[in-house]
Amino acid sequence: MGRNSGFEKEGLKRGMWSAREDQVLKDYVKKHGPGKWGKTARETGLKRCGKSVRLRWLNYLRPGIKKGNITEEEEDLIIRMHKLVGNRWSLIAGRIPGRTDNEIKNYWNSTLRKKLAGEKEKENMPSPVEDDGHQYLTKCDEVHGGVGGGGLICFASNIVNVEEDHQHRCLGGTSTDTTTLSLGVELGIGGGANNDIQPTGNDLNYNAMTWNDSIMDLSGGQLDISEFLQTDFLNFWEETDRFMNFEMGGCSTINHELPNNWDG
DNA sequence: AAGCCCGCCAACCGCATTCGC
DNA sequence: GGCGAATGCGGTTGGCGGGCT
Repeated sequence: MGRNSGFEKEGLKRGMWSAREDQVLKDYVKKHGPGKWGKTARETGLKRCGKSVRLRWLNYLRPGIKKGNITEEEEDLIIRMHKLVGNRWSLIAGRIPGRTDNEIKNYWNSTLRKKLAGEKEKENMPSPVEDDGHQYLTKCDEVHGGVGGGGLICFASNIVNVEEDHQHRCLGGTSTDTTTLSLGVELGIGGGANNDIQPTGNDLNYNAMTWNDSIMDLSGGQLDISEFLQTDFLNFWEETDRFMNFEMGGCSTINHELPNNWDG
């Protein structure tokens, strides 16, 4: 299985790893710890490039790796997360202990994609891309829901209306990307005054908050409000133990109708 | 039994980002 | 700040192996 073993290019070995190579790498990492893969490749004499060594460790040799037998729960989580974040395999893998981005990506491409396509065909559901009936948002500078003292804010925003730093942290966009339309969910850690989420007026204004990968980037694709509401994001967050204790709020106030002043 | 087809998945590749000097 | 190296990530490749004819 895999690439042709033993094939060499510029003195570097490629293809499948032998048991001996695995053992050499495991021994080295046990002694020196993971990381510095270029150095690892040189010092072990494996004749592999650093990238190959890193990949072998992360995807196969790392302790705690689970191989095969993806459970229904894991599959469900993969589907839900893919709905939310798209092909962000490492992000998805980060939520499923013992699974690697490579395995999830392979599983998606080989199994889930077809499975879901089959289900969709079965239901005779039109693809959102092909559905001309969707009204996409083109302008919105309102916060649609919010809760002080922690919780969720759901928003739809024209990225151009959001300050640059906010774009980077919340929307995953870039400072030059002024055309991307985004729908999103922001999660705030509540508590003291400095941690409160404080949506005000026509812009999003936050005091110090803890930002991390919990912020979902939905800017990768166009969604309209109805599609967004079908992503069952609340269930998703409720199921992630990391935020289990968060007060969920605010999203019940999300508008289902587009405001009149949106020139959609 | 032999040949073909196709799904699976380990590994490679190219690009983007981060790190260290 | 600039630059090269290292690392991270997602897309793609291609060989193995099982099922089918």
